[in-house]
Amino acid sequence: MSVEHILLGVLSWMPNSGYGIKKEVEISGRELGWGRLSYGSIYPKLKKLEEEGFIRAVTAEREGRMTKIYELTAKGWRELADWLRCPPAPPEIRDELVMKISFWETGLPEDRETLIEHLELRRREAEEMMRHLEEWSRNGYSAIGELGGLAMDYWLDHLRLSIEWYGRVIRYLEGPPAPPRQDPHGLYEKARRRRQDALGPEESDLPKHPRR
Amino acid sequence: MSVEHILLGVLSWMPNSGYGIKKEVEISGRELGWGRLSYGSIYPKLKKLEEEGFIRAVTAEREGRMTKIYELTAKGWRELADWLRCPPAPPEIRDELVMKISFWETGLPEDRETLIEHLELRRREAEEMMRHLEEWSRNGYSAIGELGGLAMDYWLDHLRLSIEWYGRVIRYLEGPPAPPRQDPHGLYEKARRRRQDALGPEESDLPKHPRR
DNA sequence: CTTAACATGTAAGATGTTACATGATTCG
DNA sequence: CGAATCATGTAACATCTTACATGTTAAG
Repeated sequence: MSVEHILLGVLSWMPNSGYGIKKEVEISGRELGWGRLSYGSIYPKLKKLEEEGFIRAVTAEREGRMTKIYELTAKGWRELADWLRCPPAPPEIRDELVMKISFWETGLPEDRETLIEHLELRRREAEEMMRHLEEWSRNGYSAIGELGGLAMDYWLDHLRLSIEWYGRVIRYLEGPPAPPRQDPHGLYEKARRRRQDALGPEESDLPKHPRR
Repeated sequence: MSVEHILLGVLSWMPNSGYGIKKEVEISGRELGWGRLSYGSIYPKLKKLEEEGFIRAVTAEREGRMTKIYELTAKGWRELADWLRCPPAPPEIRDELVMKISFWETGLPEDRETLIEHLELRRREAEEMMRHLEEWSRNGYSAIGELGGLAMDYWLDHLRLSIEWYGRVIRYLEGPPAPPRQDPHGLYEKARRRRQDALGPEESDLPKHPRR
């Protein structure tokens, strides 16, 4: 319920254009802390915020280009402060890789190589992301004040932890193919049987080529 | 692009009802790894998946109650496997608290107490969440196999890190009110001035009572 | 001269949430 | 007997993404 507030917050750092806001919040194509912000949502929202008097457009010349720079009005600063005072919503994490890992042993137990590939790709992406972040925070931009720096640390620490965990899972997968299994409720065995009953013994054993 | 696949994955653990799927995936009202799953999206999707032949309803009696239990068909198992083989989308994290912290010094610099309250509330929630998770993983349910256990570790490690970080920020905020500031680009000073120009000197200094 | 980056926007469509509606059963 | 939990569903609404459309300027 508040892409609007993210926009007001970014504009509190400095007056900016729609294009500039996206650049400000994204690091290598991803947004930290706010899923994604696409132009398709930024521009209409900025228009709406202007109509409602939270921001004001100052069509300006920036390095030779015509740019529509927005800045906060008194009403906008007040709205931002009110929003900041409200208790924040709980965090939402959407991580397809971790979900796939949770489903792997019941859904595709015979194919460990593909999962290792997923993990290695993700690990490379995360390392790339960390490099960008470290460089960015050295520039001092967008991390305004000490709190901004602490927020940066938050993302860096979590990235570091994720990278470490990807390695841990890869090491597990590269180990012996059938380790002794803790299965107090027999769920894994039952799942394996249901799958075999549905697919037949041949298909449930033969890994196929990945698509996409 | 795949609440559907989450449903197929959870059904691969065991045949289940719409109600049961939600219970399975949520821990104290939050879903790990997949934002939220509301009944308003679960039931229509299950219906659609059944119409398309990925799952099959087995209306059954579970502890005296009439329950619509769904299970995967051969087509459903195949679709799950195909999805698992696809490279996963990058993770999305939506964390309003961390965003608010990034905006705090430009948006509401004079009010540190409210931010400390936000952080303490969040820390309590995270500790509560950790307790639930630890208990849950001791039961052995829903963490099928070693990989399920590793996924559990992933959430626990991240929760632990977050709790540690909340403490760090609280300690910083409880420290001296105006620490020496690194501001190589003068962004903080400029933001402060823009805010004061827009709001006037009185309003920009007086914290108000929190709403909600 | 052509590619990448800068820059703004719209419209259709997918997606998901909230609130509502309903009813059974269990437990204190 | 009332509250909580189990259980299923719908409809209106809010939200966001994707793809498209368009044009400029800088750099190689």
